[in-house]
Amino acid sequence: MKIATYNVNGVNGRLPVLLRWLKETTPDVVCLQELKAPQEKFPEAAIQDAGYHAIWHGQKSWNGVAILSRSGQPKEVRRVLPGDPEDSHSRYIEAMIGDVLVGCLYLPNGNPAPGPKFDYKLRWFERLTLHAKEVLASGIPAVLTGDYNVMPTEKDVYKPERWVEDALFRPETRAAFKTLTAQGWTDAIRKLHPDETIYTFWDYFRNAYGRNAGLRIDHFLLSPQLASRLKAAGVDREVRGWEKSSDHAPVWIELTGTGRNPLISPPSH
DNA sequence: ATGGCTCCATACTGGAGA
Repeated sequence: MKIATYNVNGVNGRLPVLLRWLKETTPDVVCLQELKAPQEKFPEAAIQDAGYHAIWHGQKSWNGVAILSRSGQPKEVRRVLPGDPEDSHSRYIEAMIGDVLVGCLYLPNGNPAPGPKFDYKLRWFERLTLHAKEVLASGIPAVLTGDYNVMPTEKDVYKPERWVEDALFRPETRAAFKTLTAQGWTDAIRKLHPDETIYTFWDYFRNAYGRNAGLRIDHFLLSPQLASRLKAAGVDREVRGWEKSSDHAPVWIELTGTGRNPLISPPSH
């Protein structure tokens, strides 16, 4: 079972790139962020033609998240992160895909920091951490994936000293990520590639992609039940070099088993 | 340190992104 996450930066503006990537890599499950489209403007027909069932939570101009699945309709669990009825941003959607709970998230950027946007980011992070604890307590195999807007360590940014004041790298932000993972979540990319330089985002300025001046901010956090099924993980880096690409690249993991019913999975010889 | 690029909105410019 292959699960991917991709901050598309405009699902309609990037549709040719998205469809080409789906066709070439055929992930079983895809989490999308930054749809930048209202609910009724999601390109449902094109996604269906590509072989995917989808649920999504759109929003005019900004934000917006979706979950795509090749193996039947995702069973939606929620489309709002609990904890703040006043929060109007479409930044979270969650579904069961087979035996796996998939949480798709777009954590706030938080710049400029300090300030109200940074406060919102940290509050959102606290809500995510509370929810993640309940997910772990449920014992359901779970993955929380998406654009976390956090570089967890200095290894995850091309020039750490330039980013220490930035909302994506400030001590409070890194501490929040650490608090979350300390509940028992596994950072899938780092688990399999502990020392590699791996980025998932390169900005549009100053030839950042060409210079590999990137950030690792899109993550997969796995519950213990899924961490033990982790087989492979990587970044489809070349997609960032395509014409009209998002500033993020897709990130993916592969789990053993189909995700449909672990009790009747075929033997692996 | 700054500005560079690209999206969307209802538009010939501005906000947001990271």
